[in-house]
Amino acid sequence: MVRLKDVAQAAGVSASTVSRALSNPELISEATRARVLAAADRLGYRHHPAARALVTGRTGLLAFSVPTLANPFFAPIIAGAQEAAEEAGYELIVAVTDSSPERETALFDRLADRVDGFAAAGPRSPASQLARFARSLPLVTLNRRVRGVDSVIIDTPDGVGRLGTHLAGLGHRKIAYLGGPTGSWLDPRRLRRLREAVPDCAILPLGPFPPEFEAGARTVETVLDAGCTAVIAYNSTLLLGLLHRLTMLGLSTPEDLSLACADDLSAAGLAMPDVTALHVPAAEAGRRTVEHVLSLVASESRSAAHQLLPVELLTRASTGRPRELPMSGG
Amino acid sequence: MVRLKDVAQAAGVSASTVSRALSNPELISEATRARVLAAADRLGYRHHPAARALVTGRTGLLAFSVPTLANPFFAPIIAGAQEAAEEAGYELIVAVTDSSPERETALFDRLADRVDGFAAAGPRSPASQLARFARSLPLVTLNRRVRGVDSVIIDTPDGVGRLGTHLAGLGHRKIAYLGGPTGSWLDPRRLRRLREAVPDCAILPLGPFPPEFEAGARTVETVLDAGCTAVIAYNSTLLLGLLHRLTMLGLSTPEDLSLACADDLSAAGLAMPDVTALHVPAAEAGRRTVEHVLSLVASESRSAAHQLLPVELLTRASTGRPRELPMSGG
DNA sequence: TTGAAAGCGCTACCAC
DNA sequence: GTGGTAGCGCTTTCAA
Repeated sequence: MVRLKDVAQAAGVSASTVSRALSNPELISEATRARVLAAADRLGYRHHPAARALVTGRTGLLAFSVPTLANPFFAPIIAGAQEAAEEAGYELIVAVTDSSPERETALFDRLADRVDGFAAAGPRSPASQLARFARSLPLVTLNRRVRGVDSVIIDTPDGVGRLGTHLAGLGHRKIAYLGGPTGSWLDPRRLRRLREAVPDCAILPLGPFPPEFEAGARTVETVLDAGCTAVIAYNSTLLLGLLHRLTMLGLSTPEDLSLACADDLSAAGLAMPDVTALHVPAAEAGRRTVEHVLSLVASESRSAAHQLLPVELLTRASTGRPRELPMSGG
Repeated sequence: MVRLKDVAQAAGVSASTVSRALSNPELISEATRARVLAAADRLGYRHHPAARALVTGRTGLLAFSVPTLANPFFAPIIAGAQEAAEEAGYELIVAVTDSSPERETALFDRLADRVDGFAAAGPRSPASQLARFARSLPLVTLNRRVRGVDSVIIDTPDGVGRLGTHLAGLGHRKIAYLGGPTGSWLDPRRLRRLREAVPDCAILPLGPFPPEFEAGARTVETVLDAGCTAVIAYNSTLLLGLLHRLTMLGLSTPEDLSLACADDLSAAGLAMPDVTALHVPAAEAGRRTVEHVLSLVASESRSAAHQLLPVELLTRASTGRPRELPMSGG
């Protein structure tokens, strides 16, 4: 193993100088810096992370928790997060909580003195717990807002509202909303914004559902029997199941039922060009979350800042005018 | 922060004794051990990972690389891996390579002196590279076998062979195989085993395909035009697209086309009870891979051992007799 | 069975 | 701008 003192010897300077040349170049003359860098390069010197961590108190590690990886929604989030971490010279510890508050808490606990900061996507722990945790370590939540904790929110509630407006504009008056899994912080907010956006539409909230194909497939009859002419699904997997069952029944979209989805299918290789959906900036959200954590790490400030990321409405062929317009009041 | 010496003081012993009581209890008398543990517990003592790593050379960290997280196939693998790591007191750094050999190599490089061992699912790097890397650090590959590198293989080639036998037994004589992504090590092996299993069947290999819905959907016409009566798809996402398009065309399964899939749909919430598929022990594979890495870490031996995990054939309603039996030679 | 002391590789303070 | 030195928290000889 090549140590600092080996480089120092090779470059004819002291270990302190090498350390500075590598970590605080501005404190060093241009000439010696170049000489040191050349020597380090030649010997193949690498920092010893543990030694550095011991003295600086920084590990160079970040934790990122997600409720599950089975929902491919999180794939681009993690990819974006990893990219941002890498650019800053950090590594990412990805931890799956399985949507369990207990597991999440245990995780916080185990990782607290192993990492410099923590990002939590869709955390399920009680707000008080999260706030307490944020006091001990830089923490940023993604898609959940908690008093006293910095957050990044992808504004799907706004998007769902716009989906509602879009559908109402097409003439729909009864819309089903297929809710997400129990514990989702965003889900009730989406529903509320939907109702606010289309006060003259009847909204049929169904669920909670696990974001699974089968669950989507099973709702078709309910939705049709209730006289809904359009559906907004919590996520793409639900929608896919619904669409499949619909097709099996010989029905078609949008003639028999307009279909829209509150997240983007493309992340999972499930891109379907014809489905009206919200395009969610997932990779960007992962990136922002990590960058936000890093800014907390750097500044040691607890700013309680919140970021809201807009979503894009992709209007496509799966939504159209309902077959028979219900009578409109006069 | 509570340090070793704080506990020592509280327990009325030396720091060395505390260290031993915590890490090598067998070297310590029962009485003092109990006293030390009580004190440590009372003060809420936690190891300082960096300090420990500095002296022992062990970080308590493991790396697990995957080509992508967009394919939910990897979700249970990582869940299983994380579970095994946690049980052994390790944390897992999950790294996404995006199926890029360069990124993978860069990753190995960056992480080599940060972790105690490395697990690589479906690595894309050249064999020589992987072998070289295995010489410098405990490495286990999952679903790729490389000379000189320990591995865990989920035996989907065998499973695909059995799928072929199953289809041939139903009377199919022309079977399409929808291949996976470029660079997959398993894909050509599955195809080969399929051919070996049903030498009297014509096999139409299609692909390579990205494991995406659209790609599956686009193959339907090709498959039917070629006169195939059955399809085996590399993965569930492809199959889903194919099934959807088939249904859209008013065709049904298995009457018009028998459908089978080389991986399990359930991981992604895409479980479809009616599809003949291979049940893949993904979580088990993740767990085994990590356990294998840990055994290398512990023993410092390079045993070059290989594990083969069997898959289960789930015969269900999506496969049946072909509509018209082709004439059989006499 | 226990304690004292050295030192892992690095950074940061204090001199010069 | 550079070098010497102390010390981060822990494990691990070596002595007792």
